[in-house]
Amino acid sequence: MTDHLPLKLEHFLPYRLSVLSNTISQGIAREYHTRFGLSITEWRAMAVLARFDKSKLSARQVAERTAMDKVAISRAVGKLVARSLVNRKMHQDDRRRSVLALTPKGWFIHNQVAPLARGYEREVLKKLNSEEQVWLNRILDKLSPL
Amino acid sequence: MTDHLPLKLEHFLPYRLSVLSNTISQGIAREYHTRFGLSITEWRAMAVLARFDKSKLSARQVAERTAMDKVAISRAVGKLVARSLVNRKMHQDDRRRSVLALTPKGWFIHNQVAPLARGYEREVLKKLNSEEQVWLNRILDKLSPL
DNA sequence: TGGTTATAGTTTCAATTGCAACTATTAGCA
DNA sequence: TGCTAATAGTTGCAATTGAAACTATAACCA
Repeated sequence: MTDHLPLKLEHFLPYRLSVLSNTISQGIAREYHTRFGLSITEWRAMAVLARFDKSKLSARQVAERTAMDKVAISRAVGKLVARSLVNRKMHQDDRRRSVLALTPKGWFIHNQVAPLARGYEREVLKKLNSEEQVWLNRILDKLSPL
Repeated sequence: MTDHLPLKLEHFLPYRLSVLSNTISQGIAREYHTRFGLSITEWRAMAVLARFDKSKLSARQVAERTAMDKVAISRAVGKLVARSLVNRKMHQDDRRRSVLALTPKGWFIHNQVAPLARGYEREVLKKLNSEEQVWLNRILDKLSPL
């Protein structure tokens, strides 16, 4: 076994993914943080509330859809409610659940951040030709259910 | 422009990369954290010191090689020194610089963590056939200099 | 030289996060 | 029913992180 030999971090998949992912996420996040005062968690919560607007999601559902834990979502939603970007009601049939939705003010901000995020994604994908983009999606599909 | 339409997070590249990368990194990190009490930063510093053993790196060089900031490295190295996993001397010609190297005890732990990390990477790559693995590397090469 | 600027690394303090404990409510079932 | 277990969400506290300020040393240059 030569398994104990030093790793070459720059060829080590988990490290490369981590650096790439952080670079991209922080690049977008810095922009919407300075312009709109949103954290990553807050923006993700807004994004799923926008997408599933009709379904009136609960905090737990937001947590599932954003792959974040419920404490993070609780705090993020708390701030969004305090800023009147999200409206929180109690579920009629299950008084434990919350019923969340973007306010008009929340939609207004969402509609500015969404293109910004899309634009950044486009910038990244520009570095790949269309064949590579297809492979990347296929690879992410295969790796994602880890 | 329809750019303001809600994002589908599950198809949004930065989000997918972030979830995948966190899943992988935390999977490995939990293992070496419970077994050896190392944080991700600490392990990365050790990995770099192992790889460039001969060069006697400074903290700044470790920071560059691990893509972490100098404050994080300063703290990580501080803990590693406290645990006698890393030896820290002052550079002879430039007394600002530190000269870092793994101790035998540090090597002993490194030699256990390295195979663990490699094994985890193998597990991940097992989900891809060799053609996909080649494409993944090519894609990461093209995206990495962001 | 000497005076300014730059660099290496640490420290400080506030903000963020992560985990466990907690409250309130509902579900399951004998 | 009434008791126990499960679920939704919040809170508290300790640990981690991030940004700026700070110390010490070296480099630059008039």
